Amino acid sequence: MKTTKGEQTRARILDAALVLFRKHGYERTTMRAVAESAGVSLGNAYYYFESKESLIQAFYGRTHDQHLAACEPILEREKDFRKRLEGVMKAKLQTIAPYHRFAGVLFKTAADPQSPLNPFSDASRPVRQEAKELFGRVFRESNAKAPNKLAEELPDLLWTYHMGIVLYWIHDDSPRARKTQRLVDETIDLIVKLVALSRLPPVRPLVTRALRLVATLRG
Amino acid sequence: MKTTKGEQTRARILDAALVLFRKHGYERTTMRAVAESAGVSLGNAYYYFESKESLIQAFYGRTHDQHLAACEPILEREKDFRKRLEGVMKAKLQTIAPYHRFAGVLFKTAADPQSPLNPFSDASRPVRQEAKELFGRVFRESNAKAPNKLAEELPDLLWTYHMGIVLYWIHDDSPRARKTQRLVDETIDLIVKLVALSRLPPVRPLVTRALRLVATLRG
DNA sequence: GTCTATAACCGGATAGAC
DNA sequence: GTCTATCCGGTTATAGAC
Repeated sequence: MKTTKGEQTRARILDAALVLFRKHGYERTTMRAVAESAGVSLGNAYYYFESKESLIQAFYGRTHDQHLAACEPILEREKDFRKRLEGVMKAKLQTIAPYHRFAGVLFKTAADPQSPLNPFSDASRPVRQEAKELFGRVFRESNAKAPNKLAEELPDLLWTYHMGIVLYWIHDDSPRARKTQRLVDETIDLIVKLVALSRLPPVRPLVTRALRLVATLRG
Repeated sequence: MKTTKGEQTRARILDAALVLFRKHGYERTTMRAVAESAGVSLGNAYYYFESKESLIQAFYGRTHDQHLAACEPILEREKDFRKRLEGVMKAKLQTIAPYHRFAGVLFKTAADPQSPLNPFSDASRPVRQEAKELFGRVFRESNAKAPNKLAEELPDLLWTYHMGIVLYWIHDDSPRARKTQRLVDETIDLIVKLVALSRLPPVRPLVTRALRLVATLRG
């Protein structure tokens, strides 16, 4: 058996927490209840998770891995840029769908610049880099072309775009997130057209200007 | 004297809170410290503000009023659309500048769809409506023109744009928010050009499509 | 009926023994 | 690694003062 006893206990606590979060919501779930449900003491729960929020970080890691796995077949087989991007975005929405009820609370902590859970923080770097690389592959291994400077920025740009979609989804209460689906359809169409246009000589100065702005903003 | 004793006490508590938030940040400021600094008991502070978060909502109201006041002279005198929008956006950034340190908390609560502090909530409706009306005036009383359908949507669109800028500003750690300034300059240029282009016959189908999407998303 | 105060409750987090 | 005991701060209950 590879997993140590500690790893098992840790997993038991996280499992208990996610069950309770889905059942009662984040705020109404106490750390005492998580500990009891996992069969450990309160202090012991804090030995494995330094705070209640850090349970959320573990949750992120889990859905991120699920998303990567769900994308793999699409990225293997499909070569059309639009379909690849569409596949990855739809997979994302499907992966997070079960958690929409309390997603607001989960992503709430992520929005605080001081918090290590915020997607731009140092603590989130590994997951963020992996996610950007995913979007890099969406374009790079497709049959689409773009000016070099733009191609270099696309992983970051698409990742940022995907964060915006998630932000909209959090506030979207339509059945089956239909409005978000619609937004994704329309914006992907826009992105594909913009990337195609970017190669035309009359458009390139605009692209250059936009990329310079992006570079400044990241600074 | 018009203000009742209660209103004065309320104002004193809010003043004390904002001073402490600026000095130590939101999390590290306790309600006990706010009460003491305002010279009232803890229970009394809760008589005027039902929760610590509701101090944030009061803060919104206050900066909103300051922003309106700061915009008035510009909207009176200036007729050029670009300069009006520029003036209103710069005034916004100046109004909120002193609070950058704890701004993260603002967006944190704002990102939670359940929270009454979220800018899309019912509780925020009055301020939101006033703010949209402000952006309505920026365009309506300027010398710029746009197709009717677009003109109708502009208050909402500009307000949403301004929320996006604030979101970027929250994460912007550059000195004097230089990066946000740059973003505002560039995006205002873009907006002004897009509005001007919107009247050209070849562009109008695109405008129609975009507006239909906006209507769906709000729907 | 408006305002103010004190005491207690609850849950996130920590200290330190084993 | 695991526990018990405790702290700390947001929040509430409630009693009384003006």
